[in-house]
Amino acid sequence: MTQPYDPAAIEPPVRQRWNDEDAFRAPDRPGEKPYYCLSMFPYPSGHLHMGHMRNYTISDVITRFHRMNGRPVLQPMGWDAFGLPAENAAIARGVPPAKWTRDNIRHMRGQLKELGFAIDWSRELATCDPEYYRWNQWLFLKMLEKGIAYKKTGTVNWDPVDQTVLANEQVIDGKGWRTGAEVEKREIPMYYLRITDYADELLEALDGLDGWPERVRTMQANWIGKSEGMEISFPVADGELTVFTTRPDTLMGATYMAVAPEHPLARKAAEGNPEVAEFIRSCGTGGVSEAELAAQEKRGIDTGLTARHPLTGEDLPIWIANYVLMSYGSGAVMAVPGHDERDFAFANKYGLPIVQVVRLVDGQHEYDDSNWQDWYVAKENVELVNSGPYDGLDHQAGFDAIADALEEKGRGRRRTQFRLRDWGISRQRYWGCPIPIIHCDDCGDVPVPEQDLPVRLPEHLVPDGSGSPLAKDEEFLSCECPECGAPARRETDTMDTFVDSSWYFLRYPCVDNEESMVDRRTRDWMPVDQYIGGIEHAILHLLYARFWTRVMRDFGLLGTSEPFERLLTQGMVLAETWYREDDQGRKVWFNPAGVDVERDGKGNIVRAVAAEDGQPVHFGGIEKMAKSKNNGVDPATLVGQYGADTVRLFSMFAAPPEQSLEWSDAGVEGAWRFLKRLWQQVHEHLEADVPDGDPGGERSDEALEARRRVHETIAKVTDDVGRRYTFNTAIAAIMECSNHLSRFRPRSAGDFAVAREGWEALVRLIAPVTPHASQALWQKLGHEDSILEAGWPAVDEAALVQQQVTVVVQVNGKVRGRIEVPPGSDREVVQQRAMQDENVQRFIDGKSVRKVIVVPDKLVNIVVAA
RNA sequence: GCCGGGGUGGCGGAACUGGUAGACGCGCCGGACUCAAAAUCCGGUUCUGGAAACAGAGUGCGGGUUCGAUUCCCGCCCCCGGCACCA
Repeated sequence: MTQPYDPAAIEPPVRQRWNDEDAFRAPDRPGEKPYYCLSMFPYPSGHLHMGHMRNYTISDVITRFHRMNGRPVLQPMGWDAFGLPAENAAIARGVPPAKWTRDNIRHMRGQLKELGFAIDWSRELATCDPEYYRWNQWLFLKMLEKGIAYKKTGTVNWDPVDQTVLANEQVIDGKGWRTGAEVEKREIPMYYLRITDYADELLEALDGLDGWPERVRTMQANWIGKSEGMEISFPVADGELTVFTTRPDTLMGATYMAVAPEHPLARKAAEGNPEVAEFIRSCGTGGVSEAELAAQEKRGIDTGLTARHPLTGEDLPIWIANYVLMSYGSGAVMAVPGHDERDFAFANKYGLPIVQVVRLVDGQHEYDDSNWQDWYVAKENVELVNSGPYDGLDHQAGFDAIADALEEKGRGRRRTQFRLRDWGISRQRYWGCPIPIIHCDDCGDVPVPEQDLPVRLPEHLVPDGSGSPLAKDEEFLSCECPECGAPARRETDTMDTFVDSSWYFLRYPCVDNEESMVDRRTRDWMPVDQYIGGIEHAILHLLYARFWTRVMRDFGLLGTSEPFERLLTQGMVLAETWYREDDQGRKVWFNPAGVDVERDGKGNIVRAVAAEDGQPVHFGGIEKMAKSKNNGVDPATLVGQYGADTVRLFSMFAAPPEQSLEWSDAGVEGAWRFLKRLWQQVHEHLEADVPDGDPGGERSDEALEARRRVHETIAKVTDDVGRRYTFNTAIAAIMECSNHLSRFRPRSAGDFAVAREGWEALVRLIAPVTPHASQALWQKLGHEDSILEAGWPAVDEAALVQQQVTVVVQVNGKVRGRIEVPPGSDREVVQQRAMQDENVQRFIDGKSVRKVIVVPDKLVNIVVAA
């Protein structure tokens, strides 16, 4: 009797074997670059969630594929260990963030190990370790020295009750998350990194990132937002108001000026004008996030001040408008309501004049106010109107003529503007990397000397939600000024956690180096060959990492500019949501695991009840797995139930990696059934009687067909896993092949050898996804070596040759028949055979054939008159 | 609001370069095994009509290009991700 598939018995010994063999260690051989397969490291939130599980399975499949193809591979793992959730946990439970974080890491490391990932654990790192973050501090000081880091003020969310700075996430509908108090905007000094110095390079290098998804490159390009335009100065009472515009050609259509509420002119207007002051104050509440600002209703107020049009000399009113961002350009715009959507909306609301200065000249349509939307931002096939001497010029000529005129008058200059802003890295938080600065009354801001690094973060503090505990910790605060020796105080701000994650991949190769940030190994092993992580990181993290890598390159620490050769952005993991409303009408969410659902024949939900009380619950849609909807499925539970291979198999099979994945318990069941069947089928083959004779001898037609399918599958899986990363279709092909192979009954020694070849191929093809089962089956098939060393199956081209191919016959594009022909048949022959087909005849009989299209070995389309 | 992506059977998805829409899996229906159930195995399963052969319709909606469109173009609807202090 065959041993049934029992992952609880199979998986642990297999993992033990890999462990004993130290099978996942990346070899360090000078000059040799291992394939560097990197996953975005997890935030240690407490438990591994499905998103992690999916992410790391994808990289493990790629890692194991390359290992089986004979390449040394580095697949490391670490912890993005600083951040806000640790402080929230501390506030909620009174546990120091350090302890909470390290406990979580311990637990999650165990969970990762149970999944059998081929990770080189000897290189593990955590960003909260002083041995790691000391290099954040070291590089920050180098940047400060070179002027790449600098200090200026920035706007933050201020909770007036807790007297603390809030993250955007902590601002809900303009109110503090804990206090409910109306959030205020506040200006505070912060450190910034000059990422804008690299804007052009970061933009241009995107073209070379062939291994990145097009959409990520587009998003980054739009984020950097390079635009060619002009800086124009409008004279005002005692000076000038400078604006940036990409459309100087519309200058004659400017009817008012708009400045941000934080603009100096706005402040000036507020002096002695309580109404204006009140308006500015009202703009000072609510959060600072751009999404929030942009979604606000457009509001404004006339300052009573005017600016003189640099060409016409006309006086234009200056308005304060909440839709003008102080952080872009100069914080002021010339408003051309005729040709800008936002200006148009604003002008309409406040009754400001709207002048058309551009019109379409394509002669196709008449344009007027009724189809405003069609022409107001057009740049092609346009001419200037109502623009005096510039009438009749097209967009470019108008741009040039007006730019020249302004430059001549000294009222403007051509300039490139980026949307990208410098990266503010100061955070008024405890659980982060301390910024290594000392404040001295006499010497000012003094960098901590290199030999005093790292500035260690005290780990015993417990934040309470009101301000940083560092600012209250005398032991941390008090120090001596490195320059004059007088008593001084430490900077209490910590660094943005994006700093930690901007270079962690440079540290894995040299994690043991206590002397320097990176070394020869980093230079040898970079760039990362394949990076895998969530699409939500498409802009910020990836842009910061590209910037940081370039800074290190310019310091002579690295030879590469681009850190990530190829990028794969995985989709989210979704699950059903179920709820019931309580007395106050609030939704109470039930975990899908605790809901029993009854469906009709069409799959519609008939009845759903909570298992705990048998009372009905309502379907809330399919949503991203999240605590708030209580729809998370714990990978650990499933691994306990089905084993790691089944969970890995389902998550790779249910959807291609880039798409979102809908969790389904029934689908997991299906993956489990497939593995049981494969296990059974290989055992049946092993237990069958081996026919006598020469294994290299004659093969039946069935055997040749089976062999053709096996080699087609090898070709498809190799392409799907190695090039396309469509693991779902690779698995489907393996399932299809195993279904066929299990029906094949070898009757000769030659046939039996074909079956053996097939099963050995399938066990290896599925090995990157289900390594435990494959390792066990590989051993049963008589091999001593590790599945990682078993080699990837090779395609025998000779096995792929087919005697007949099916050609589809269409009449006027509709399929009317199929014919079998030898591959490579003549067009004429195929066409004639197609026209003789009985069903085809019915549709072409008595009609004149206008045209026949023949796609060799695939399709014939006969076009007949109607 | 701005930038990016997506929408295909009852469900997850496949169709890679414009060439058979629905591979593979789930679910469901029928059958075998069983005293019975579970598990397993076999068959069917886009919709409409038809016993079947076959015919008609069909890839969010409305148009277009083409011998041929899930795929390309134009307009719209809905959903999701990001928006600089969540990570």
